[in-house]
Amino acid sequence: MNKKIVLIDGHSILNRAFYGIPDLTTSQGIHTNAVLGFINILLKILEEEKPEYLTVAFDVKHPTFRHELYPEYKGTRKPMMEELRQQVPIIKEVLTAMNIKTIEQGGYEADDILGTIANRCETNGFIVSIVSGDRDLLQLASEKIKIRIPKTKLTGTQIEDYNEKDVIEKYMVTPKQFIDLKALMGDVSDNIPGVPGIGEKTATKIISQFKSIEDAYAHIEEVTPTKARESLRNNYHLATLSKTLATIEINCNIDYNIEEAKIKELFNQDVYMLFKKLEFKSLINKFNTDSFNANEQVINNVKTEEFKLIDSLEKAELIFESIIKSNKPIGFSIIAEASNILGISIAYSDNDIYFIKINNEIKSNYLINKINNLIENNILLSTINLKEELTFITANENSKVFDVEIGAYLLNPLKETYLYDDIAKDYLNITVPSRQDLLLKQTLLNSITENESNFLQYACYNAFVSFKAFDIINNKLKETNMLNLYLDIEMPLVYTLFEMEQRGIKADSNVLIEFSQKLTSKINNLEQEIYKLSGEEFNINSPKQLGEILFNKLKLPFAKKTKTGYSTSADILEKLVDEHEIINPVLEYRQLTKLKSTYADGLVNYINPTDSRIHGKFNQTITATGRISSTEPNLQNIPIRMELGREIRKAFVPEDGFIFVDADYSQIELRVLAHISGDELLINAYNEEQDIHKITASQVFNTPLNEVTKEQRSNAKAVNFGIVYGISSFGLGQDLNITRKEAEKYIEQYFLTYKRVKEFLDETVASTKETGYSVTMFNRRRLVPELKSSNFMQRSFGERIAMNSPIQGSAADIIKIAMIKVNRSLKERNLKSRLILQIHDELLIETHLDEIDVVKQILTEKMHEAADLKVPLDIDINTGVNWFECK
DNA sequence: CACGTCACG
DNA sequence: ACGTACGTGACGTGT
Repeated sequence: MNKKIVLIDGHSILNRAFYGIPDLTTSQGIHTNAVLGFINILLKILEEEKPEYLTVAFDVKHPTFRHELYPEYKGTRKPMMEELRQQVPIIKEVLTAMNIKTIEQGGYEADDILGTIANRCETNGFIVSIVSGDRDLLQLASEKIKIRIPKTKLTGTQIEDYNEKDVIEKYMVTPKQFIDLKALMGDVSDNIPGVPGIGEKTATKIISQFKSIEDAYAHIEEVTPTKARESLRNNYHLATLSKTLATIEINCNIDYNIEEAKIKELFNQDVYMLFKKLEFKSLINKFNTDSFNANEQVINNVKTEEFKLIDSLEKAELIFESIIKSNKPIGFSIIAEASNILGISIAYSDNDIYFIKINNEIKSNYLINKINNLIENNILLSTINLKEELTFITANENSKVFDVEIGAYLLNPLKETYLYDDIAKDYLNITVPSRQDLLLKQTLLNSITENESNFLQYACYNAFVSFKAFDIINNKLKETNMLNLYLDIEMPLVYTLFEMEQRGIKADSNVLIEFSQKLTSKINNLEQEIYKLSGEEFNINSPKQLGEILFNKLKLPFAKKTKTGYSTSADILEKLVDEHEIINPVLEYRQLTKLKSTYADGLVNYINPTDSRIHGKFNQTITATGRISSTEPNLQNIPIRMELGREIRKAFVPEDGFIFVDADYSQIELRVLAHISGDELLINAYNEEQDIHKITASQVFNTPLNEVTKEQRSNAKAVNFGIVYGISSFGLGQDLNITRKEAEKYIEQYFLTYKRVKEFLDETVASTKETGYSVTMFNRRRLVPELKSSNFMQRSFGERIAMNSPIQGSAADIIKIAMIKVNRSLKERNLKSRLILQIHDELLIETHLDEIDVVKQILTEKMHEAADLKVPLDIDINTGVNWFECK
């Protein structure tokens, strides 16, 4: 059996991967699509071929001998895109970690190196596969040398294979003649001049007839057509030069020891760590973590042997005593699951890292008391995700508690998670095993008994990382002018949100169940109607099946396709209502099933039977702009716009003896825009309490104020929204269903009216480009890596983000301040009323019947004084016996 | 687990 | 020419 070697044209495959795979970045903004694509192609090839040897060749930037012959050689090739250039060192690092032989040598191109190695290997009886995106390599094909050209498609990577016979079949010439073919044709991208007037057809004809350029010249009289013959005669120099340029050198003087190319363990620990850094989550699963110890690696100054399990009261006492005595910050974490405490971890030096385990001797009450005692003694506790821990410990906004998750979120709000391993990577520059690495999908309760040493690490890393990252993150918050934002807004908000979650909102399951039943019968009727109109039964909820019926069976004109099929979204279907009577029932069916599944049925599952309340979660470290997000369930998207959906709000009710008071900011984002842009017209309009959409309509459509039509006002409203979103003519056109040209005119008129707004948006984009981040009124930052992209679409996206984030973010800052102030005020006055919901510009307070007036007064006052703008902050207040009535 | 769709601000 | 409005989360389908 012959030995097999795979040779890879590094830059060429990286290039293919780069253009074949959509842009992909890590949470730190490192571009990784080409590296990922390269690795996927590599693994696919290795899987298929199972070779013993492997080498990747790269070009070096230095001039090659070809440049001396022909200075324009490859001269017109575009410079490498920045996003791709950055990935070259990364792929080399990955290959090195995988123990894969790489080779590059000044004076030679990758082609020449590959040709030479292939030649040597063939001579020594190897079977050779050369992987390249470049057809130039086809000249190397033989019986033993196979050229493999991967094509990255949506369906995956397809590989075209060429042995000698395949080249002959496809190009009618032998691999050697392929050189002559290319020399005659020329190649623009490689700057091979070729012979003028000879293209692919003529070149193929000449070479298959005469076998080589030399033989064609020897029988020049026989060359047809005449035009080609004359061109050959007149361009002898170009023809021979082209042939030299097109020929891949197969006898380079390179130092290559085949034994170094032997494949070793690819999925080793170094690669594992590297893939984690690059956030290649799908590849991580290919590792058999038993083959190396992913967990007990030596990591800088983390001494995991210092992680100690404490299981006696005596030792625990000593730890707490020593913390009080030293009076220094500690890292801290409560290890709990489903409101069961398993223990706590504590770190206060590189050698003092403990997990104190609950057992017969150490009770949870003891530990909680001890922690509360530390807090009372003003020991600074640094932790991750304080809000979760407030279920157990007693702290308030005056306590000295530092939440590294909140800090890390402010420093970079774009990350998906802020778990201890993320913090360790970003702020301690160390890679530590994640919970998934240590405990897989086991529950904590299981692993504490069955996998104790890994559990100990999990627990201790939480405290250790909090301990080490405290100073670093605190200092970075100072450096970035975000310490006030952190201390005055985000940390107090942790307690506010915690209290809102605890309180929850009462929901009447009967209202939901009845509504669901009502929906079910309507849905059944619609279903039958749709089946009748379409002539068959199908799953209406499947966009694929619905698209098939509408556009193939009923032959309706379609406006848009998605990558998987036809788009059946509401805005497309609405354009088809006059085409077929099936459209309206489908739209209604969609609306009703959405209401039933997500709201009527969905919400019932979240009602806690003990108190009949929904305790949703408010997440503080999710959004890119600084807004809060709501989950399990999402209480920030309860229907209101449609009459029927709005009924859902009747299920949200106050406790007996209470009523809802609901307050919302009126047009807070436009007011923020008026303030930060300083546009006089906008500011005056708000100061005079005018209808801003109407004014905008009057200006944009050049109509006297009292003659503005409803439609004009509504269009102007869309323009105002567009401005806040980072206006684009295309987007506005789409929204208003008008042409891009018309939308452009609207925008132009808008900017002529509000000149300072235009200037502000331009300045904001410029400064975001310069610094790399956008800033809100309260110094909240958002990194905008998209602005550096060379991709037009990405960059435009970045520009819209740069325009929108300061506006949306400042509004988010303001309502957060209002929430804290309102919540504080309710408690200071010992009121029974409680803040229970925030919906971006709206606060809902479950108000005791005796406190309606004072609550209204507090809301008005605190929401007004949350920020001092150049325009008034107007709020609307409503009361109701359920949320529906608050309108 | 990704995608399409749709609910909200 | 490129193909989009900004920010979220939940559900059902289909791989």
